[in-house]
Amino acid sequence: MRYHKIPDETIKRLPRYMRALLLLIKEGRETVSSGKFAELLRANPPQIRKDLSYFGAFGTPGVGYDTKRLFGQIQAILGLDSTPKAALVGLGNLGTALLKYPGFKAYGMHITAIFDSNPEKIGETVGDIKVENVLELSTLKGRNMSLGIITVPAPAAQEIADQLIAAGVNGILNFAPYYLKVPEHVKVITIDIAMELARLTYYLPTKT
Amino acid sequence: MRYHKIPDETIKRLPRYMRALLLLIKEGRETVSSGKFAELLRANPPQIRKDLSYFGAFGTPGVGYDTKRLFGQIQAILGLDSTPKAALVGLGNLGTALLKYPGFKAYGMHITAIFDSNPEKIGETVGDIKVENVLELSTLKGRNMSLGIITVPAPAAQEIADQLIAAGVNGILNFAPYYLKVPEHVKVITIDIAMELARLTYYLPTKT
DNA sequence: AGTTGTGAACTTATTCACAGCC
DNA sequence: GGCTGTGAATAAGTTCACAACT
Repeated sequence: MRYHKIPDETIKRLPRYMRALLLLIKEGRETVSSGKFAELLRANPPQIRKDLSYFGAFGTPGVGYDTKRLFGQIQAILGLDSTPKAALVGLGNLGTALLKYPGFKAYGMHITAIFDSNPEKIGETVGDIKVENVLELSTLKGRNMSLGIITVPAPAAQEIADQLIAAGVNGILNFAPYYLKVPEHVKVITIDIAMELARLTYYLPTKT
Repeated sequence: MRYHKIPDETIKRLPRYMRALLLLIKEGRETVSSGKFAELLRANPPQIRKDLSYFGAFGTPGVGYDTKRLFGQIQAILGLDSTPKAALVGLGNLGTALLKYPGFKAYGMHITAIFDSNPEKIGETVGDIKVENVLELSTLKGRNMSLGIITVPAPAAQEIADQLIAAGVNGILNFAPYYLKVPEHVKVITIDIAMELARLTYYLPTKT
């Protein structure tokens, strides 16, 4: 491999690859070819090979890719091998759903702090994490938290984001339907569910 | 405008435009230029103009776009003017969060049926919708439901999808971390939250 | 003067095709 | 023989630059 700028689209696909690999590993498969792998993911074999080739040569010609090894390699590429810690702010239905989500751990990630504004919830324990008062969000500083998950209503999102960033977070997963203003060095991924559903209708056959 | 294949990326941006327009309309703005609009969305003016131009000429040179009219036009493009009906399957935390999501209605969409397998929930009323038994999913047929939202655990997702499709649904918003196999005419959008969070870590500065 | 709409230039991403390796 | 890794070819999407319109 030489120097290449890695396409953003490739990065988006890597977690998908991880999930498929997890499945294969659970099935006891030791190796997988790009062809078989593509079939499982409903993708094209050359794309998978190219995606992986950006990071080095991971496969064995004539054989394929070692499932376990590749999983570890992708995990390392994404920076998941250091099990980043995430703070969740907003323990509503969505926040609760996320905490129960299986798969965070599978990828090597940990939600280790929870904040909410509801006095009834503060002090409560979810999993083995104590719910803290959102007004004390500044105490996050020094707790080595690199990610924040925002599941609060839209009007509060910006302030929460500001505080998370002040506490040292530099990656935010935002579920509030609001465009966060953040400094250059902070990466935000916004998931807007209503928007996705809205887009879906475009593809329906019964368009007038 | 001539004939053009419309980029998928353009379709993804249209709901974002709608949301920004809603905001402008609420503020009482009658018109907006692509420059102002781009600023609000943190996007490029020519991209907005090009996106819109795929569907016709919506703006007035020297003035800009009429906010209300443009909102209606995008709504029509996406097929949201006929207020499509959606069935939600799986009333867990995520399903409940979705039902409370403000914004579905804003876009012109309606969740009009809820299904779950939990006997305690069946018969209950959420909003003004009665929760039905998931085993009776086939009763959806003839109720003119065009969209399905799947918020059940991964192992059940495929079967639910099959039944939704049998009942006439041809667009599915899937939250289960599973690749659904669907016929050609059905469009699936999968939102995998863990995957998005996994991707986020790639952009963190502290990569080893 | 201000702003749209759009062909053309450019950039980015995907797919192909095949040499090289196991 | 089967499969990877990758330069080259193709396709898709974005940005530019400017003519045309109000």
